[in-house]
Amino acid sequence: MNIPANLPASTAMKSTSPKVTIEVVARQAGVSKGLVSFALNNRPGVSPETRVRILQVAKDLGWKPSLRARSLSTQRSYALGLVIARNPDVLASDPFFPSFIAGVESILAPEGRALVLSVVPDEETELRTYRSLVADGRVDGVFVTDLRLNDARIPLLAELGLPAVTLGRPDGPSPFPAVTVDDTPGVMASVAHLATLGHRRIAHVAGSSTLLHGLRRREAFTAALREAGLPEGQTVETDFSVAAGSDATRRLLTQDRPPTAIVYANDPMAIAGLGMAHELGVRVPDELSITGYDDIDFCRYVYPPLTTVSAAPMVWGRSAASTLLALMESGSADDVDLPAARLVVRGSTAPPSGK
Amino acid sequence: MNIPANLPASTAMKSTSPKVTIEVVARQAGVSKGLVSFALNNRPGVSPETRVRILQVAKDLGWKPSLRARSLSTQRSYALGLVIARNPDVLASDPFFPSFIAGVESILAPEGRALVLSVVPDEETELRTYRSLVADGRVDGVFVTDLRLNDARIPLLAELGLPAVTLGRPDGPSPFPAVTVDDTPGVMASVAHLATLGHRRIAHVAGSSTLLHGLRRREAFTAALREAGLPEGQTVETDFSVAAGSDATRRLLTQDRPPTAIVYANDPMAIAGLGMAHELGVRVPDELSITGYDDIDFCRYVYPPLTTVSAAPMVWGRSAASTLLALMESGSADDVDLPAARLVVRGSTAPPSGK
DNA sequence: CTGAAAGCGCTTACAG
DNA sequence: CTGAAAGCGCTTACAG
Repeated sequence: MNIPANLPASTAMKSTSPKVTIEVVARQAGVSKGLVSFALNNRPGVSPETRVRILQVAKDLGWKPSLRARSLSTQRSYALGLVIARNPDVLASDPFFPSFIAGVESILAPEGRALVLSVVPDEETELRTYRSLVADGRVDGVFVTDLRLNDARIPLLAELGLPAVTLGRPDGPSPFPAVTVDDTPGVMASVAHLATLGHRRIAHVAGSSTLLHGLRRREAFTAALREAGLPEGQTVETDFSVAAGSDATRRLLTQDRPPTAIVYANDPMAIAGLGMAHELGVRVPDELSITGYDDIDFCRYVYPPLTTVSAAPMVWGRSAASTLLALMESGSADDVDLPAARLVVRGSTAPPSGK
Repeated sequence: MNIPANLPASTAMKSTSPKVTIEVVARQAGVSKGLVSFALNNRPGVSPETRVRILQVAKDLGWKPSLRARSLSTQRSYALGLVIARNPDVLASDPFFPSFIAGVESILAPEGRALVLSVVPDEETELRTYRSLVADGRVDGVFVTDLRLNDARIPLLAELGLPAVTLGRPDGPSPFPAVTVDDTPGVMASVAHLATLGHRRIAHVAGSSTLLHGLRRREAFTAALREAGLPEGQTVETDFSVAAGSDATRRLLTQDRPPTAIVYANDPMAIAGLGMAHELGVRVPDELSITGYDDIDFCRYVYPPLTTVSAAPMVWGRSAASTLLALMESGSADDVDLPAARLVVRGSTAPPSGK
């Protein structure tokens, strides 16, 4: 089907509104365009009476600001950017971003800011995307998620002079504010919980160690074992995908002395691990305890329901958005430390069986 | 941490580039601004030699078009919009959008188009969002997903004169091209598969019937039973959430004569159903067969792996984006019918047990 | 407190 | 084929 060159309705709409600009507001109010602009933007230098009159005229005429014209004048886009570089599989099975974005939007929308989203296949494209976002003036600032070791985006964004906020603290120096949810306590709590139940052979299915949060969860795991006085545990590194989580679980469970508990770096892998345990005839939690990370919706509804660490991506999104707006407004913003994610104990963990 | 007023790097960058506009290109090439614009946009009316010279000068000077200036002149934004109105839980557990968006981006990026994303809590906000997207000139066209019965967006967008493409065919008249993946064959195939296995008491955990795809899957289910010569099956309506899928399953399985197979309207609910079956001690597939819809990544890795219907959201995204671009380019675009989703048989379906 | 003007960086008739 | 000018709709010094 086609769009008729002129839909009756839209034509009607358009002809009723011969574009009311500040020019016509000015004429109608008997002042200059400049004054109208001052009045509309609440800037000083307009007498109260004049201001009121101008505002009234603008309202009567149904004046709407032209974002495009304003953008050209102010050299700003009034939009923020999010570039996601994840392999589609991992992205699809991880509910982090939908929730994070919902949080971001809840702050941006009331401020009249839009979110420009890019999903790119690799890091090279990612950097290129930031460059073109800036070159085109598409955004005034960006969210930096999935922080990597020695992340190339930090210096790039600094060089481009683009305001940014990072999710978590980068490993190197950064001129940008960081909004952080500490991974460590949740992982520590998971291990402590398992240790308390009596587990001594605890393994970790880690995420990618090029990702800072993957790395930190892994370090927290190691530290927690030490703290609990347990022997070093096995760690299998993955790319955070469910496929990799499944494979890693198989490897761990088909050894001579398999672990009695596995700490997964995210929920999708834990759920895949649960499936693999079932497939191998290993009963959870009787013969194997499992913990996840994130507390995605599924956790409550798989069987047994998953013990996991509850992050709050929506809150994170809100906080990151507020911080970025503040940074752009005032030129500076403080780091924010959000409450650490906390352990939620459900049915997938129990004392180890006899042996 | 703050952004220093002038980062050394960014300052350096900026001072080296005193903004090369078509004005300076024109001066350098010894022609008028207008001619430069014509040459740059490959419009006729420029002699070959002049064109080449202008292009060369532009290149030497490192001229980059100003999207903002162009937008103001052409009254276009060179961006497309996607407004998602879903409750956060459902959004988060359904990998449709990440994949769909990845497909969309793969088409938009090379065309220099950006995607503006809005996630809104309800339908009222949704309509308001479309209005303000248009009022602000943020987008030149939009994707309409999650089509509803008698969808208010169709007339609104027509009235606003905003080009759009719908995912699936609306139930009423629409001036917009539709890119469709037919739900029916996949659901029919699921039921046929179960009937062939010998099931006679098949139930359906349907999605919301205010959503067209929820409704159509449900109708397909009913039609398929009839076609297979089976008695009418039970249908439980849900909101597509995992929580609702879990509840519905409990209701179905705790009856006197529970169904021996359940067809779910999406995978997340099917996975929740699998969990509930386990919880109730109902073995899958021995005592209960289960099918899903979408073929999300998890399906392969739960136990038993889920028989489901494989859609291709990424392809859908690509096709929708191409169609929308074509529509905006030429003023019209044909409907597209993508290959219907097909059944993927895995371990969650088997012949019904004795009784 | 107010006005007249230039500027943001393009595109597009209109003349020649 | 080419030039000079107006226009897109704002903002922002600069004078008064």
